[in-house]
Amino acid sequence: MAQIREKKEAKRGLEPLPGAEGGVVMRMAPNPSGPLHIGHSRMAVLNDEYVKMYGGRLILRFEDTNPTKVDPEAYDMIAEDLEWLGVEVHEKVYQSDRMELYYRVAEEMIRRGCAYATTRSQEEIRESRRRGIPLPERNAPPEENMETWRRMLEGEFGEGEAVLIVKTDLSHPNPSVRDFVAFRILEREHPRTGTKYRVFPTYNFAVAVDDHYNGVTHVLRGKDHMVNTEKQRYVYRCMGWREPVFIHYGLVRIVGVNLKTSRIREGILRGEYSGWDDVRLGTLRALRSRGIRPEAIREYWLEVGLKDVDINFSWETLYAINRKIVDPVAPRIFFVPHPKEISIRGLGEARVTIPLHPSRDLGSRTITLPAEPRILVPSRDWDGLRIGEVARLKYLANVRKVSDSAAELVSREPGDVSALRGRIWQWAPSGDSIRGRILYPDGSVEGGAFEPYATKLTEKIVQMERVGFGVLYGRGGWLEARFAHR
RNA sequence: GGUCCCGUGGUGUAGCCCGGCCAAGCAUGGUGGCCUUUCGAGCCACCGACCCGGGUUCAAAUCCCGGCGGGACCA
Repeated sequence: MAQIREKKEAKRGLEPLPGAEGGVVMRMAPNPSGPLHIGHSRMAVLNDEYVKMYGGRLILRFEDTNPTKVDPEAYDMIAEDLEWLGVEVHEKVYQSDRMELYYRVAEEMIRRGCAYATTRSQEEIRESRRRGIPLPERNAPPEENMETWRRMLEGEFGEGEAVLIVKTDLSHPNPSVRDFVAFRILEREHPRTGTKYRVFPTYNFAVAVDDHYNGVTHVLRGKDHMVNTEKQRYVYRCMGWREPVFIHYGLVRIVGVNLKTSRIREGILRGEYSGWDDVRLGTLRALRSRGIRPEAIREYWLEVGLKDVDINFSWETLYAINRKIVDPVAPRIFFVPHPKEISIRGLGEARVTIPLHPSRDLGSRTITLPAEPRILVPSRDWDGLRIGEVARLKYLANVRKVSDSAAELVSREPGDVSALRGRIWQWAPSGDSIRGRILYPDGSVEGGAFEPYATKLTEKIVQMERVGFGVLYGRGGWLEARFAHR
């Protein structure tokens, strides 16, 4: 009874990891094909969180043994993204630096009779796998396979002419698990190793070797890797290595943004996207540029946890978390969408001081206006106000609409605020307002005018009142806001 | 088509292993109200779920079987 209750208490935060008491070694292993996106951040945050919880080390391993998929700039971008997320990496490993190690393990596996080399065609290999009938090489003595392997390394074969295969179980119910390829020949230049190597390990082989030699104790990975896990176990078993704890979590479906690295790159090259941080993208740098805080992302993934059910990513929830973080610290600013210029009759010279936050002491800004000023108001609000009706220009004055382009002063004081409900407007002085626009993640763009003080708040999260939160960027005389959320 | 995984409100999660405290908690969302010189924040109320069918049991979201549905990988 007491035990059950204890478990209920422990449910706060992350699920405990089995076998982690003495500390953990974990790793995250992105393909260096582009910067990290919101989906990647899940494994980063969870790994980091567990390492911090139990003590231990986190390894960042670049899985770059497939030269066709590597973007040389991605190595640094990924490291930057992780740093921004607050993920503490203790060690970086490049698979491409470890080729000799892979070769050594391969040879040991050949010697032990767990791997064989073949020069047969892909069709023959596939057929053998499909029908569960061994190729002759499978049962050949290790020395013969070793000889073929040497010839592979020495460059006797071209692409696709020879492979090294790990023996698994030819009667395995899942055909892809049967005797999988461990090394193949790729005649490409690798961004880090150039043309030094031409025999490259496949994903599953390299991962198994690395996890072992890096001393990884716990592997967190998506359910889509379950078959890979199974394959990797054959390497562990042959070599007599101790297996790490494998945990497979459910997949996340993320809608609303483009996450496909290769397509994003094309889009950038075509000029369709402004860069890896384009507001329409789901990259971490896009989120950062909009003012999404790393803490919000961390908290989101902690809440989601490590369940094995597939889930839908919720922007709403992420935004709600972020809003809580950012609301107390974001200066309020006036943005006037689709401005309409009107004149205010009966208003003398005015100098108003407006707090930057309704409840926190973030300072204030002052706007001065000449007598009978011309100001900008949102045309949508203006058009919706009938002649004779009263609206409040926030912190400035209550005014009555008298014509299509003019209003007259009613009072400086707001009077009964609740009576003005829905008719309190943000505004900007006509003369020295700053032209600008807001970029929304859905791709839409809204033009408008900012009050002059906005230029002092660039690169910071602000709240454009009645519009939402975002980050302002100076564009030489005008401003561009990247919208985060309401 | 094969192999494997999963199925609690619109979304995410707690509970399921060890059946009763669950007429199902929390968060987000939606709706309404209060408050507020923002359509933000805060406060309050309400809406809303155990995939279906059998079985076991005094008792099932929780255990068993079957179906249905979703997903992943492979082909």
